[in-house]
Amino acid sequence: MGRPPCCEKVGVKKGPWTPEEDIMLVSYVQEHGPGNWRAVPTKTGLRRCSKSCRLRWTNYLRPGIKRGSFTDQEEKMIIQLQALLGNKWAAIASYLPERTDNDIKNYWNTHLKKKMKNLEEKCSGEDDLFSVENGHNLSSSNSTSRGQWERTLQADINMAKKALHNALSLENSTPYIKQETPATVSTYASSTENIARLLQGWMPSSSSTNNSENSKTSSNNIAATTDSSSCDGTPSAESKGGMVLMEALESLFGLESSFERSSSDQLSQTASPEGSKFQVEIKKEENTNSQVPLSVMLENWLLDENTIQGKDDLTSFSFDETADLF
DNA sequence: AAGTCGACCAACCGCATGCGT
DNA sequence: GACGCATGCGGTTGGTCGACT
Repeated sequence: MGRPPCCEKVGVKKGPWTPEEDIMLVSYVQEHGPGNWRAVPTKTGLRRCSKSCRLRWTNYLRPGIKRGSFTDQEEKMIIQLQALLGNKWAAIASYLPERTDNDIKNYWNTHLKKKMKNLEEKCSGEDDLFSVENGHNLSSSNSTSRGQWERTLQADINMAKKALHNALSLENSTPYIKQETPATVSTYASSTENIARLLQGWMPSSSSTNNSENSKTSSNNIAATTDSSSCDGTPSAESKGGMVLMEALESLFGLESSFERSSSDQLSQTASPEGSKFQVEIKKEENTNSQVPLSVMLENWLLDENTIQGKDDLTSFSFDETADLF
């Protein structure tokens, strides 16, 4: 049957946003909170598609967005996370709360993809563990022979371990969030920064004024007030990140489908304070599955190795610490 | 100075997903 | 379960700008 377009094609403005439009959008969000984007064009008088409004907010206007060039740490994190998660830009962005998925995607496509390709060419012939060109290679395990499959799986596990370890320990050891990069912003970008700056400090009040349909996002706003990072009204980055990480791990260990998810309690404990649907599902399954699953063992194994290598405890870092970031 | 080219990035588009009825 | 609507996500496009000839 086909879905109707998200907005009327006629009379909808396209192209770059003007400062006036930004102000209209910002003042609306300031008053009503992010969400209910469908209503935004009519309520603000903006001749923009609701999608466009949401995108403009999440990618540009929301407070806590860092602009300018990526730091080495950020770059490394993106590379590692991309290797681990594939082109899940939103998930990757959840580990870099000051960057938008669009930013990361653009950065990957314009800088890192090339870089990795060069690296891959250099390393070609050795092994294909880091063939990240087309996303994670966790799906590479459809080899024909069992021995080959096992070797591939082992390689995947090693790569994932390495990527996970690097990504997390890197984040742990470098307070990237504090780092300031020389902002290379245009004059208009500066003006939008100013707009964003105007928003600093309004979230506490606005989050409490969110209507019930925005409850999902308002909880994030409340969490976000503990830090300047994510106030975007998108699902909790942390919980999403945790979920995605678990999905990645589960895809790695997907062979034990009967055990999957039940291992996630460790990670989900530190998910969004509101408790995600994910957590609920886990708890549900916990009640029906009391055995110690293989994935728990594997997870512990992953975590142990991080500890052994002289890094801080993964659990205490990666999610507890990020809880402060969001 | 003018034209060309490539890099960069904001924004768009279509599909996927979640949620309420 | 089917349906419709709202939102999220990833791929892609197109405009802008600087470097180069």
